[in-house]
Amino acid sequence: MKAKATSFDIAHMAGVSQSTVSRALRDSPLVNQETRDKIKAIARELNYKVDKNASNLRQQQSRTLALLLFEDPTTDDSLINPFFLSMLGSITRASAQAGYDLLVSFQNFSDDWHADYEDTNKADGIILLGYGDYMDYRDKLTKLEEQETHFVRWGAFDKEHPGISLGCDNFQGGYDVTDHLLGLGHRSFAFIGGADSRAPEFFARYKGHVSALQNAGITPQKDLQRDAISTEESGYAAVNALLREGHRPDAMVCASDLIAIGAMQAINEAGLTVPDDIAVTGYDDIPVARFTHPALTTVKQNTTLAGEALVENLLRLVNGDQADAQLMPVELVIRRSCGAPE
Amino acid sequence: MKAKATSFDIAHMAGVSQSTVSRALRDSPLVNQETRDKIKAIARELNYKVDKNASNLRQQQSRTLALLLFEDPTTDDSLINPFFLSMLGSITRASAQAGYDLLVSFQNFSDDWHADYEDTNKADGIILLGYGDYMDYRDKLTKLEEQETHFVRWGAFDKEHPGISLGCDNFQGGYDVTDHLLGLGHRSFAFIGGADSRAPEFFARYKGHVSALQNAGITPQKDLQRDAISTEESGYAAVNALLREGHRPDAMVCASDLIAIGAMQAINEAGLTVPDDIAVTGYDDIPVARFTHPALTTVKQNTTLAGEALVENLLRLVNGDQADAQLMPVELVIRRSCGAPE
DNA sequence: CTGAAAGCGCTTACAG
DNA sequence: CTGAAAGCGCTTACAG
Repeated sequence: MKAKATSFDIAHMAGVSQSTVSRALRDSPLVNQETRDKIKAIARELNYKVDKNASNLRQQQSRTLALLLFEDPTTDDSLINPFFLSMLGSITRASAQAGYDLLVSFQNFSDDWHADYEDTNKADGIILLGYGDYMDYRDKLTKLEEQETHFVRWGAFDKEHPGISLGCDNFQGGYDVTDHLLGLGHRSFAFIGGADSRAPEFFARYKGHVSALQNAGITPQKDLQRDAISTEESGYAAVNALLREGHRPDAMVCASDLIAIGAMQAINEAGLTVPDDIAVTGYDDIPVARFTHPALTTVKQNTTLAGEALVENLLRLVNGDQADAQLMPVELVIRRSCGAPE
Repeated sequence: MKAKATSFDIAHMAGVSQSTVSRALRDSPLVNQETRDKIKAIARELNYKVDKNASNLRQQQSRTLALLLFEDPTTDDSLINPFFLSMLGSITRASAQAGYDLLVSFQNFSDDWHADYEDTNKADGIILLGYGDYMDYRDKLTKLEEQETHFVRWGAFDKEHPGISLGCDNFQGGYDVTDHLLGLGHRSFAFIGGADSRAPEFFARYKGHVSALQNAGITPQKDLQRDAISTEESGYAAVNALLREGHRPDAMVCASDLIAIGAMQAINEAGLTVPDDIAVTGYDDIPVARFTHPALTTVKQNTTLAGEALVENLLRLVNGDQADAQLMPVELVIRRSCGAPE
């Protein structure tokens, strides 16, 4: 097992100083073209790579971002919301394009997440992601802010929240999907998903939903709003209970696609048909939404743009610039579960 | 913006040397209990955290693992297979429990992945994951091996492959699910999924499938095997073509759940019913498999155990110990899409 | 354009 | 049990 080459080895072989090697490898214009080429050739041959620990230590930065996913704890770690996994994909890509590595962690696996990344110089900044219980981690956000950690979070757009939030326009999404259902003639509605400040995103969707109903002169039925976290199980349980109590709304607006998938199963098991007996809509447009039966009408959040915006704003913070909360547009995706004609 | 505290600051405040601070913080038994407590209290108060770059540089290790996901490139980065995302979850957890951080990257975003992690001391070892085209990266594996990089890969169990592979018993899974369908009376079969060495896992499942048929005295119909990569789209397209050609097998064994979901949609659109007209089975048991309509019969790969095994074996390699390829058991999960009685 | 030297913040062998 | 010192492998101000 040969020892790893260092910049001194290269310097020795090239007959120059180690400083020159370092400069050449970083494409410093100070180095003679010829010298630079020679050094690079030797580096390639030796399979030399700059030691990141040394380089980062010297430069006092890590060129790494940390992504922390906090989700409602579930029994099974496989139940990570596909929406956030899409985000993970786009964030990974956006970081890579900016020349940053991405460290990933799940909140439920590490209680000390709020202090562990930037303070140890493992990451230059932190991205927070999740549909978790907002109240549970509000204190931690405040602490992050006190410590002057660089972070951005995906979530509800709200000036009161600590730190900088990026998110889609949840109110508008809830409004649009409800408005569409109204246009199809539906008149009585259930809303499946937590509608309080513990889940600010769901709450905003709910408010949009209610607003659309009121604009149409319909009074929201409070007993048809049922809490659910973003899992199939939770949606299934909530709708199952609703149906067993004898409720038969025309349509169910679900706060996420996973909830909607669980809802459709409960409706099917009750011997009812989607959308003929009850229309169902979701939220997020996860990949499987196109392939449910019937295909799910939903509100698309553009994860590619979202990931880019998160990384871009975080890097702005890291570089000492100003970053602002940002509200991104949503897009209604009409498929069959809402009862729209083919 | 206060400068970050260093071990010298702590030493100064505690009235001891910096060496002693370092020892105390690492719980060295050499340090007096009282001194240690005092130092730790000060560290907590200053919100001091050991600088990882410095510590790693000195110790010549990173306490970080890298996870590389290589997937068949798709137009949309949201289409990461949920199965691998479950793996990501369990690998993250297993690394955290072992005291390692996890760096995540997607192959399609970085062509140089094969050399970039361990050589730069950013990671002590690498985990490779994906249903990608095996031939595409075989050379890279060989290169990794030459460079004496520590790595393990999830995939087909095969002595010929470079490096150490961990994987589930794909042959047995293909066998079991086919055997189950035979027991339900199905006699003519399609197999949807690549059946050649570019996709060794799918190929092994196919071989198990064929073996079960032969044991039952049934000759596999080669024209009913259709290639597909692990996406809903690909499964949909393959089955669509099959049905348009007029084929009506009793059952379709799909090489992954995503393929099966696409297959069921194609079957539905052709005016046929699952499982009455055509039974369908998947592979992986992704979370949504329980919530398709009908619920999907599939072969479960235990991602929790898999993630733990990957991390455990990789760390063994990192520590200079022996690690062995490993074949893990699978479990048949019977739901409704196979036509089993309730 | 190039080199000698300092220093990033730790860990640990060495000496006491 | 504690301290002074070397050194991990780089980057970069300084001098030429």
